Amino acid sequence: MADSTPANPTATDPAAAWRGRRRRQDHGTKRDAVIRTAARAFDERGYHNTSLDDIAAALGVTKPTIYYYVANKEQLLFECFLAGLEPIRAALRRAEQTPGSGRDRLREVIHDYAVAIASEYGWCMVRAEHQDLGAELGAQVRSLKSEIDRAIRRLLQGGINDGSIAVTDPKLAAFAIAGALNWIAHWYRAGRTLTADEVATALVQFLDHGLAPREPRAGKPLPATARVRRTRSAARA
Amino acid sequence: MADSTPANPTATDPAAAWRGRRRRQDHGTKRDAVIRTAARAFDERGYHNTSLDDIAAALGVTKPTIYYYVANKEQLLFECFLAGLEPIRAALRRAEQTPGSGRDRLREVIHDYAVAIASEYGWCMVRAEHQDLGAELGAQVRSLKSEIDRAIRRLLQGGINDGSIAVTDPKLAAFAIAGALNWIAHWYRAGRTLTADEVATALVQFLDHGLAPREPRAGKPLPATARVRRTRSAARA
Amino acid sequence: MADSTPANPTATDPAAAWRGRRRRQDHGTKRDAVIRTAARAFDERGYHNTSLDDIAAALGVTKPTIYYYVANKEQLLFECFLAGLEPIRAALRRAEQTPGSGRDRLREVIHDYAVAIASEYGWCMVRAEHQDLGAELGAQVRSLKSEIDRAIRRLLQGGINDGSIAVTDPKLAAFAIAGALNWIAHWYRAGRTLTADEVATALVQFLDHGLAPREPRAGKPLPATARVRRTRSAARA
Amino acid sequence: MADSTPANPTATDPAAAWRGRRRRQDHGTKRDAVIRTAARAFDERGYHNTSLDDIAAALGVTKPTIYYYVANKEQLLFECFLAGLEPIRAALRRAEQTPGSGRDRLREVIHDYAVAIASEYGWCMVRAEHQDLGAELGAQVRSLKSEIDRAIRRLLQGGINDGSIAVTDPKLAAFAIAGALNWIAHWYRAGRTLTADEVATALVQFLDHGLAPREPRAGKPLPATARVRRTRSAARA
DNA sequence: TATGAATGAGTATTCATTCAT
DNA sequence: GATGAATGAATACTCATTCAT
Repeated sequence: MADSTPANPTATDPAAAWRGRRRRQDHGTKRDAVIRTAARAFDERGYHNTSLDDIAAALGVTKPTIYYYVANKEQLLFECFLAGLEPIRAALRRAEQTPGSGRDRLREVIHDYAVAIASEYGWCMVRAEHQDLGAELGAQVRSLKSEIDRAIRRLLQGGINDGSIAVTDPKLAAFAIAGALNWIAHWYRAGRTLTADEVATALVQFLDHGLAPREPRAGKPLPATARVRRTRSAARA
Repeated sequence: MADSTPANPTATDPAAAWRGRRRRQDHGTKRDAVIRTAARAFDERGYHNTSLDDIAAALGVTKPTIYYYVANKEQLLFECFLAGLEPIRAALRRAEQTPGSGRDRLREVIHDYAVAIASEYGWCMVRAEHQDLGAELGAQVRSLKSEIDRAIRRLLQGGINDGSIAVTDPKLAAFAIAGALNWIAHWYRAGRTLTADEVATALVQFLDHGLAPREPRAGKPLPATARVRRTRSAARA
Repeated sequence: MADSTPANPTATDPAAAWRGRRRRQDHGTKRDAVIRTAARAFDERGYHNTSLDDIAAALGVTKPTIYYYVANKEQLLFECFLAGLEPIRAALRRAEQTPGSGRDRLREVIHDYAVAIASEYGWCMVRAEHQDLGAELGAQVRSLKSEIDRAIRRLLQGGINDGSIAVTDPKLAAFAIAGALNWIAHWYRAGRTLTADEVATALVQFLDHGLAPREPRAGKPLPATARVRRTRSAARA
Repeated sequence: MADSTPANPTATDPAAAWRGRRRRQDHGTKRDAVIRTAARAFDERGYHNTSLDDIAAALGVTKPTIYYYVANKEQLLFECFLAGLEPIRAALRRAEQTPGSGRDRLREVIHDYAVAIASEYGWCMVRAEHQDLGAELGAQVRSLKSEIDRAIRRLLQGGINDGSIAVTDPKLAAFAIAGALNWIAHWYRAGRTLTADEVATALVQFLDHGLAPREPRAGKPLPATARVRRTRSAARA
C-alpha cells in the first residue's frame, strides 16, 4: 500500500496498473490500485452509492476482476481503512520512541494524523459505518480505532504528568482532538487552496492553544527543526 | 418537533403516538414520531442499512403509513436533519442578540451546539452523506450547514476583533471546533456515563484553552451565572 | 349519463357537481361527474397511469368519495365504457327502424359511430384493455362490442342483398370500418381544427368509396335532408 | 430482430435461446428472444398487467437477466415497437423506389402494413400508450409514427396527382386507412381461420373500393405478378 | 487472469381498497 | 355524504456475488 516511490504512476492513475505489461509482481500493484480506486469512489459517492461496477469501470476492468484481488466489498472497505490507518500508527510508534515533552510529541502526532486524514483514505477511516463491515471486520476496525484513541490519551496523560499539557478531562480532550482532525475528511479536498501540511500545521496550532489569547511568555515557539521532516509525498496528494 | 413538554411520552417512545386514541391533532405528533424513530434507526444502523420496514416496525405501523407522513426516504432523512439543526440555529440566533465578548458568546454556542449533536438527531446532522439526499435536498443541507459555518466564523472574528479570542486562522479554527463537536455524534451514547451537558461543558473548556497550560492570571473564570440557563430537558435525553 | 341539456355546467366542468347546493337528485349528477372525469383522466394518462387520487383531485374530492359512487376502479372504467357506447347503440337502433338502402343506413351509423368515438369516452371504448376489467365485466364488454360488430355486419349484408353495397368479405369489411372509426380515439382531440361532425362526414365519404376514383354516375349524393339532424351538442365538445 | 431464417427455433419458442449451448454470439439471439417474449406477453395481458417476472418466467430465466439485455421495462416496450415497425418502414422504402401508380404503390404498402400489424408486435405498435414510454422514448415513438403517417399521405397525394386515387381529404383518408389496418392488432389472432396474408389482401380490397359497388370497368385487376413476392415466413406467424 | 452471463435477495414506492368517524 | 388514516399486495429495479470458460 505504500507508495513512497514518488514516481509511481499508479498512485495518481490506478487504472494504469492494467496498462503496463510486466507480468511478475503486478499482483500487489494491481491490488493496491483496486483499493485506492475504491477509496476514491467511496469518498466521492459514499460506500452504498458506489457499486462494484463503478469501481471496475474506473479501473477499466470488469466486476469479477475485483473479486480476484479482494474477497468482497466489505473486505475492500476494510483494506481502504487499513491503508489509511497505517501512517497514523506509524506516527504513534514514532512518538513512543521519541524523547520530548508530552505536548511536543502529541503535536507531532496530531500533525501526522491530520495529514493522514487528508489522504484519499480519509473517508474510509472516518466516515465509513462500522455496520457496513460486518461483525468480524467491524470489530477489528473498532479495536484498531480504540487502540489509537488509547495511544492519544496516553500521550495526553504523559503531558499532564510532565506538566506540558493541562487538560481537565483527557478522555474528552482526546475525543475533541480526534474530532477536529477526523473532520478534515469532511471538508478537505486535495488540490484546492491548502496543502495537507498547511492544514495540519494550522490545526496543531489551534489545538495547542484553543481560543484563549496567548499570554506573553507562554507557548515557546516550536523549534523550527522539529518541522523539517515533514513534507512527504503524500502531503500534497 | 419541539418536545419542550417534559412529560411527552412520545419523545422517548414514539410508537406511543399510535396507542392513544385522541383522533384529531395527532397528525403532527405522529409525524414527529416517525421522524424521531427514523433518526434513531439511522443512528443505529446507518441510512442504507435501515429499511423503511425497520422504521415502520419500530413504530408498530406498516410501511405505507410512513409515506402518509413523509414523501420518501430521502425526505425523511432531511427532516431528521432539520429537526436536529433547529436548536443549533436557535443558539446562533441567541448569540447574535447577546452582549458579551466574542469568546463568551462563542462558548455559549459551542455548548449548545454540543448538546444538539448529542441528541438523537446527531447522526443525521453529521454523518449522513449528502449524496443520499439527492441534488435538491442535498443542496439545501449544504447551504444550511455553510450558514452555520459562517456564523461560527463570524463569532470567531468578533472575538478576534475585541481581543477575547486569538486564533491565527479563523476558517481552520471554525473547522476544528465544528469537528470536535460533530465528532460527538460518533462516540456519545445518551444514558451512559456522561450527560450531554457534561460533555458540552468539557468540550467548551478544552476548545477554550487547548492543550497549553493556563498561565496564572489567564482565562478569568467564566462567570458562574452564565451557566445557569443550561440544563434543559434535552440535555439528558 | 345523457347530457342533452345544452346548459349543463357539469358536462364541461364535472367538479361543479360538488359546488351547487341542491340536495336532492344530486346523486346521479355527481355520479356522472365522477365517470366523466375518470373518462377524461383515462384518456389523458391511460388507465394504469391514472390513480383514483388523480380523479379525486380533479373533482376536488377525496378518494373514498369515489367509492361512494362506484364500487371500484374497474367498475369506473366499465361505466365510462357504457356511457360512451350508448349513442352507438342508439344509432344502431335507429338504423334498424329506418327505411332506406343498406348503404344509406350504414352511412348513417358510421357517422354517428364516429361522433361517439370522438367523445370523451372514446378512449374507454376503444383503447381500454379488456384484462383491466376482470373476467365479469370484461365479458360484458366483449359481448356488447360483438353485438355492435354483428349489427354492422348485418347492415353490410343488407346492403349486399339490396345491391347497394359491394364488399367481398363482410366480416373483414366490418373490421375495417370499425378500425377506421375507432382509430379516431387515437388521434382526434376536440377543440382543434375539426369538429367531430366534420371528421365523421369525411370518414363516411372515404369508407363509402375507398381510394378508387368515382365513376361518373356512381354515388348519387346523399340527400341533403339526411344530414340535418346532425350537429348535436356533443359534436363540438 | 430479423428472423429471416425460416428454421429459427427461437422465433416460435424464444425460451429455446437459453437451451442451446453455443456460448458466443448468442447475445443477439437472446436479446431478440427477450423482446419477442415481452411482445407476446404485452399482447396477451397488456403492458401494466405484465410483470417482468412474467416475462422472465416465460423465458425460463430470472428477472435480473432481463436487465442484462434491456435497460428497463420502458425500453423493452420500445424495442418491441421498433421490432414491429421495421417491416413497415421497409415497405415504405420499397414503395418509394417502386414505379407504378400511386394507388398501386399504396396498395402494396397497405398489404405489407397489414401483415406487420398482424405480427406479434402488433399490440406494441398500436395499443401501447405513449405515456408508458416516458418523455424521451415517447417522443421517439411519436416521431416514428408520424413519419409513417406522412409517408402514407405522400403516397395518397401521389395517387391523387396521377389520377389513380380520388379522396377528398388525404389526411383523413390516411387516418382511416391506418385505423383499419391498426385495428388488426385488436382482433386478429394468428393461427385461427385467416392467415395474415389473407387479412391483408382483404383489407387492401376493401380500402381500395370502399362500400360502393364497383362500376363495370373500374378497378383493372391488380396484375397477378405483383402479388407474387408475398407469402413470407412472417405471414403465417 | 479476466470476463460474460446469470441470479438471489432485498428495498423503495405505488395504489386500490377499507373503515371508523 | 365525505374524509383522514391506514394497509396489503404488488412490482420495478439494484447489486453483490458466483461460475463456467
